[in-house]
Amino acid sequence: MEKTLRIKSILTEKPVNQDICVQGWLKSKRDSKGLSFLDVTDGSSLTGLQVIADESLANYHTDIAQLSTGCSIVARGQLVASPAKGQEVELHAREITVYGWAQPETYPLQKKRHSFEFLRSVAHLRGRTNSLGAVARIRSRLSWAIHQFFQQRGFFQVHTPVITTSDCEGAGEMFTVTSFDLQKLPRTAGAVDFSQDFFGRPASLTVSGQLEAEAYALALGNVYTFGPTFRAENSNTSRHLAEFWMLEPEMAFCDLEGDMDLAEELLKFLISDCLENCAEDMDLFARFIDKTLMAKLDNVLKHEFVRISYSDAVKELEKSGRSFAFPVAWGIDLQSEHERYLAETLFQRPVIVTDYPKTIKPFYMRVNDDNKTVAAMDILFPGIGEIIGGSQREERLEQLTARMVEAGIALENYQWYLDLRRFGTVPHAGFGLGFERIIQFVTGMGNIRDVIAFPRTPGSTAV
RNA sequence: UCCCCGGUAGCUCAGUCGGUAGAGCAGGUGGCUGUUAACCACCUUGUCGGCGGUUCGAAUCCGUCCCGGGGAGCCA
Repeated sequence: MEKTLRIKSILTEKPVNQDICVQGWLKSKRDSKGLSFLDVTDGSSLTGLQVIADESLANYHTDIAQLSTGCSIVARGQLVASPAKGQEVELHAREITVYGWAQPETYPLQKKRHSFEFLRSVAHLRGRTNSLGAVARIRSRLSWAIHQFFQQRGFFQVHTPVITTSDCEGAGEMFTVTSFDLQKLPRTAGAVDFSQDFFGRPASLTVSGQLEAEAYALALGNVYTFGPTFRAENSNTSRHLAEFWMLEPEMAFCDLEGDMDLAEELLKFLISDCLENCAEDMDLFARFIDKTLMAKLDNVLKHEFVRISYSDAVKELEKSGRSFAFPVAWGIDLQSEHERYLAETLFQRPVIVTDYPKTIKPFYMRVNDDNKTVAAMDILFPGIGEIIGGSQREERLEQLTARMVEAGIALENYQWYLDLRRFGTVPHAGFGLGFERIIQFVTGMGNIRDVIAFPRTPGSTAV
């Protein structure tokens, strides 16, 4: 196929008076006397390239005049400085070929703004819109930035398994993975006999790669895992997906302090990276999605995150004078309204809450010397709540075993995890970042279903 | 899963006290114009989310289910 220039590079490099070829989709067409203005996008940038097609083209009346939003074309011609306002350069077409038509009566995307709710019903086409296209580009950039951040710091990426047979990873309901014929389940004494299933035991989609990442942190030092994660929770909110992407770094020879430092550095890096490298797309969000976006991002970049212990946070909430719908008391987990008060009202910047009561946190978090709290940290962002949850891990075999017994976990399934403490255990720490949540924060998009291409939520799979 | 709100033309929505529906945009036709979400004129479009009920009569009232939105819980 003929080599074409991407519109993004045409708009930045402006190779005026050169013959070029572009391929893309029509965003709109405006007709004038004897010529048509085609607004062409190829997905490389928000701004499209204006292509001028005049009636001297052989197929002007047969093809060009019939073009409408969504049609795909290839255009060859000369790039020239534009005589009109609105664009610096434009392509004077010498030849235009139509790849594919898009009947305007049936093509769902119109030359106007659509609601995100509607666009969700055409998830396979919505990437062609300005806003969802911008989301997709920013998502890709953030993914790349994550790898860059960790690779620059000597972290190794570990591909942790998607299928797991750990029957409890301590994070919510799981999706079962089976090769059984569900109409004919083998049973012994009424119960399903998983010994006959594919893996010889119950298997699920992973709810976290953390435990496996720990194994490799205790081999390679610093690692991260970044991939799809599954939760079968019946969560119906703008912040939850059944399938989402999670980033989980894990560091050997690291305590909670180092964990928090890395998390803060990462979040600031990701925001800066987008502002620097996705300026055009970011401007779209700042203008049309959230007018306060730039101020919010600036606020995060400019300030040190507040670090406050759970115990002190509870004291702050108690003396706030606020009447919360849910009670505030030491030992009870913070509710959304409490987290929001801390991040949005009291401190008005990201807040890291540390050292939660051990009774409300998972077994793998390291018990502090007070024997009441664990070395945990949650990072709360204004507007979106918890964006990161992490901890120093319990590296002491005896304490870990005790906590697992307390939590009612079947030790026989976790011998490998306990081995990590039996053989050359070291202090280590890590955290989990919900990838879609950082995209939401960076773009200002209100619903998590609009920052992933094909969202999976209870009762709904797009495409 | 719980609470609240909503579902009317392809899209975004209006529809009063129960009397079989309307606007803007899109689309079509014509006109005009180096146009910028182009403009002007005319025209088309409906299982009023599904099912059941009340009523002479239901978009409107009641029940139920489905879907969407906001909030909560769970969490990332």
